[in-house]
Amino acid sequence: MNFYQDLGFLVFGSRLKRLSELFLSDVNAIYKKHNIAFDASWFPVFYLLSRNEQVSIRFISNQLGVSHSAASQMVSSLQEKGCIKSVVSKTDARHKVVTFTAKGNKLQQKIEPVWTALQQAMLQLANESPQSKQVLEALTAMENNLANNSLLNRVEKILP
Amino acid sequence: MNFYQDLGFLVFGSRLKRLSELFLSDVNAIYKKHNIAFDASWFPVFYLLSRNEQVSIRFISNQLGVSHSAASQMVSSLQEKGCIKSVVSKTDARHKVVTFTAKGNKLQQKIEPVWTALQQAMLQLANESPQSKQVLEALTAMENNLANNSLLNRVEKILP
DNA sequence: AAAAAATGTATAAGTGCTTATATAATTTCA
DNA sequence: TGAAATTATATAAGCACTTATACATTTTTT
Repeated sequence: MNFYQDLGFLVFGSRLKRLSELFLSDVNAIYKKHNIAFDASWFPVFYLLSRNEQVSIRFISNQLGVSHSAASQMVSSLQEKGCIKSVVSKTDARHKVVTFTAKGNKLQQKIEPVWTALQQAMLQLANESPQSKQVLEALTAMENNLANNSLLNRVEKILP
Repeated sequence: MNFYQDLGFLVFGSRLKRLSELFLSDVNAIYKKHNIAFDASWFPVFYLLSRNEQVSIRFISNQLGVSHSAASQMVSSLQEKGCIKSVVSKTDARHKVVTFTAKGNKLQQKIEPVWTALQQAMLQLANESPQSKQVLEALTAMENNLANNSLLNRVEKILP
């Protein structure tokens, strides 16, 4: 008996979480195998800095939809590792201007091809069986349906 | 710009995690609204005990696919709350026999209809748009494809 | 029957997020 | 212009996991 497969939608959340953790650990294994000192959790900040010369902590938290605290902690940790540097903005001292260090920039360039390969591998994975081809669309639809009408709301209408 | 929707498969893992957290918090909101002192994280143990008179910690960890430590901590926490009790097995002193207390049993009966409603609401949610109808099947397919050939393996074949 | 291996459990330390709280800088507006 | 509100940040404490370690009990092996 497989607890998660048998219980269907009752454990949908847990199942998503488990799958996400599997992906995360696989991605980390890839970095390790290629001797790249990089962690999957650094991706969002690295990606943002690869597309924007400089970012603020607030910008990070807004873009990623995480708390300011989480963004702050990400930056602290990446700074300790020497990948990024941050200085107080000259025009607004509340802001911190976060940029890559030389080390961070180099690491980013080293990682870019892995991202490309990862993208391809994911596409291959999804296209491998007809049921999974539309997985991204299915997820988006779930997200949107949920945004339109929360689970809480739906249950309220069903429950006596 | 939506970081997660735009980046597609590159942030698939994070997206799954976020969705799972959304479900979890919605489910907890439901319990709260109905004044039921229950937390979504208790579900697995409660479910197992609703279908089995008694369980061991090892059984829990096996069924749920979590570490023994996690199962042990779940039991400790539920025991502190007075929902379950555990005694050392008479036939094998290594085992702990975990059962509902009267309080736990009562709580379980109170929750059962919420589970049914939740199941219905999820079905409704999934059936609301054609893209999400097969979301469970898509997820299962992803899980299986991944089990057959890990992401690590796939990336290795792509990367130079 | 004793030694070695396997099994079941508890707990400490670590991770990465959260919320709550505190502090500093800026903007608004009476 | 000065007080109040807003914005940006840092940090403490909490949560639910994980891995690593330790210990007790049972089973297997010789």
